[in-house]
Amino acid sequence: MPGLTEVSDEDWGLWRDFVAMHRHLARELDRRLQRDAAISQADFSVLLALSEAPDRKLRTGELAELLAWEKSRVSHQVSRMESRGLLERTECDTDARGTWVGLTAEGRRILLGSMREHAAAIRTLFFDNLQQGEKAAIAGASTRIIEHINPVACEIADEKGMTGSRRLRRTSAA
Amino acid sequence: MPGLTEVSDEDWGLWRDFVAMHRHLARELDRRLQRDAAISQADFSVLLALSEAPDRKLRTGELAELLAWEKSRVSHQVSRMESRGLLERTECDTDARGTWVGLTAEGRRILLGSMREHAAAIRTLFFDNLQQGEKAAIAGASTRIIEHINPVACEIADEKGMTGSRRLRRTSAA
DNA sequence: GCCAGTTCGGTGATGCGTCAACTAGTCCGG
DNA sequence: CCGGACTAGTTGACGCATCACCGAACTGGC
Repeated sequence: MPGLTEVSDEDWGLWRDFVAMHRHLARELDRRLQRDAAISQADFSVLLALSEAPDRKLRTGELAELLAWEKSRVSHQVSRMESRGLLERTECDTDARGTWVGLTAEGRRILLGSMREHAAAIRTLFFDNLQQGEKAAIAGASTRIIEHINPVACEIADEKGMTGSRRLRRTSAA
Repeated sequence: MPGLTEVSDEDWGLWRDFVAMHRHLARELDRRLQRDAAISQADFSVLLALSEAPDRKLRTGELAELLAWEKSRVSHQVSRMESRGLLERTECDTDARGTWVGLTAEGRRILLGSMREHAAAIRTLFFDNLQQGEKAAIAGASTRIIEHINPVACEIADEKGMTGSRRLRRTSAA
């Protein structure tokens, strides 16, 4: 529990800029994805996760773990995407409670059609604006902050029986 | 329009970590604010902006400009907060189209009661996890990205007649 | 004065994200 | 086999955020 000191004025400015930066970035990415492929970032990440899965399908829970989303959010998201014909749910033989979520042909098509442009957008809007040291700095700060928050979040969540804490995936060469 | 090269795998990892970091951070801050003061970050930033205003009140448009929000979002947000008694709308004498948004006593009370804890939370969750160079790196990246996106966003917005481009507020010693 | 065009702000619909509560299936001890 | 504890996933309600659109009020040229 470090310093009791207040947050300085420059720090407030940094905080505001950081928040605004993320929002502008997310908004612009969403707009482009919407314009080019009529999907949202959330849609995209679901499609991508599924396309990388062993048999192009995942259990709801695996999807939640992979994306670090809550199961409820996954469920809502999958419902919306299913109704638009991007995904399909199939029941699970080995566990009757379970559900498989898989890509439809349309879902694959949309993903393939949007991947290049979306990657280019992330590069243009984000990576191309980072100078040498900044990539490493953001990487370090991100993992450190996530690692710090996760246990905290889990303490709170524990009161409700959420035991999961495997949130961070491989950070390769950290 | 720099490089056509693809985004590397480590870069994808960084992007995912960055997005996850922001989400964890925002969620945890929201949870604490909700627990301690029963308000959201959006509520907080409106209260703060108003408390810093000349007469503790702002026109809807000024509020939108200050927060870099869309006017519609401000309108919805103010409506919700008004119905909870945190804000009040008053009509504008000099322009009958206009509306002043001001703090109620309750709104001031809530803001004062939450400010210290919220600042402490931002410090604990964000600033305390930043190492020496990282603050400067994030500051630089943030302003650069915002400056890059804003003109882009405006090109698109221009098709709809949105002419505004004054989004960046004072970045003091930039 | 009058009318076209603009600006101010708000509304309704829709998608996103969380929480609390629920259903149905599984597991395990007796 | 029964019954309680746990787990997988869903649902409903609600707040957040954007978009498309609207109506009222201001403005400037005529």
